[in-house]
Amino acid sequence: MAQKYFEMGDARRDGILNIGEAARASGVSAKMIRHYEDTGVVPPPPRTVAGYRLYREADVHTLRFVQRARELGFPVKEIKELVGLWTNRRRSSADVQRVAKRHLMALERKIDQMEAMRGTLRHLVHACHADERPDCPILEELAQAGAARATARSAKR
Amino acid sequence: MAQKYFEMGDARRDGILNIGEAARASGVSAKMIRHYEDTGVVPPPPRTVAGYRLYREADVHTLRFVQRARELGFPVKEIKELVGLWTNRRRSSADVQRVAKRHLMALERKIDQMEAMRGTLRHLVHACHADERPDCPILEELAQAGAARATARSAKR
DNA sequence: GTCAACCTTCCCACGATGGGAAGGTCAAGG
DNA sequence: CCTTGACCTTCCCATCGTGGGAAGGTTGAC
Repeated sequence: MAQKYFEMGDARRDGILNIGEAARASGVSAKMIRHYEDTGVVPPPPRTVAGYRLYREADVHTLRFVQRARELGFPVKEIKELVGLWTNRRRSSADVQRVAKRHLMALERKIDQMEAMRGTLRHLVHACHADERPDCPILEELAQAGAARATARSAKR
Repeated sequence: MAQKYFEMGDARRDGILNIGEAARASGVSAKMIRHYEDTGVVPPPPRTVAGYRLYREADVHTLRFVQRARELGFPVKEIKELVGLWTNRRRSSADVQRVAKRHLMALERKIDQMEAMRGTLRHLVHACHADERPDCPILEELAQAGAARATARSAKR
C-alpha cells in the first residue's frame, strides 16, 4: 500500500502525471522541478518501477505555489520556508509575514539602487548629442574622477 | 625598449603599481582585475620577470572607468564596448549613446518588473494580520489559481 | 516490432563575484 | 645573508537560477 503505482499505465488511470505533464500543468520546467526536488524545496515524489516520477494534483499545486512565489521574486531559500509554512497547519501568520517583509525590503533596496542608476543614465543619454562627433558626455562622466552617482552636480566638482 | 621594467624596484620608482595597489586605487578588486583581463575588457599589462603585473596611471584610469560603468549597472559585455569606444578617437557619440540607451531600456524593464512585485507584496504584507493564527492571505494568494500579478482584484476572481 | 516522444542521470554553461590552496617574490629588519 | 610577513602567481570551487545537451532506458501508438 505504501507504493501504489509500479507502472505508468496504472498511474495515468488515476490522473497521476509524469514530470513533463506536471511541468505543463504547473508552469515550472521539468528541469526546475528536478532541481527543486534536489534542493529540498519540494519532496521527492514516488516513482514507477522504471524510475519515472509520479505527481498527483496536490504536488502540481505545490509546484504552482513555488512558481508564483518565484514570480514575486522570492529567492528559492525563502520559498523553501514558505512551502514549509504553507504545509504546516500550526504556523502563525506572523511567521509568514516576516518572510514576506524581509523579501519586500530586499526588493525595495534593489529598486532604489536601480532607480539611481536609471536617473544617472537618463541624464547622460539625454545630454549626449548622438551624432558622428566623438565627444560624448557619457564617456566623459565614466572617465571622470567623480563617482558614478553624480549627475547634474558632476560639473561643479 | 618595448619592455622597460624587469623588476618591481625599477617600476615602483616610476610610479608603477602592482595589482594590489591598482585595486586600491581603482576600486576594482585584484580578483576582478584579473578577470577583466582574462575576458578582454582591459588589455593584459606588462609583467616583471617574476610575473607580477605592472599598472601605469592610465591603466588605473581605465579600471576606474570600468568600475563606474559597473556602478551604473552596465553588463561586462557592454563595458567592453564602452572601453573600446572610449579608447577609439574615431568613435561617434551616437554609438556610445546607443549602448547607453540599450542598457537604460533593459534597466527600465527590470524596474517595472520589480515594481510590480513590490506592489503585490506590499498589498499582501499589509493584508496579513500577523498574529499566531495560521490563516494568512499571503499563503492564500500564492496557493491560489490566480496569477501572482493579481493584487486587489484577486478576490473578485 | 519500430519509432517518436518521452523519461532518467550527469556534466557544462551563463554572469559577476569571492574563497582558498599551493607555490613563488618582495621588502624590511636582524 | 636569512627570516618573516605581506603580497604575488595560477588553478579550482561556490554562489544563484536556469537552460542545453549527451547517453541511455521507457512508453505508447501504429
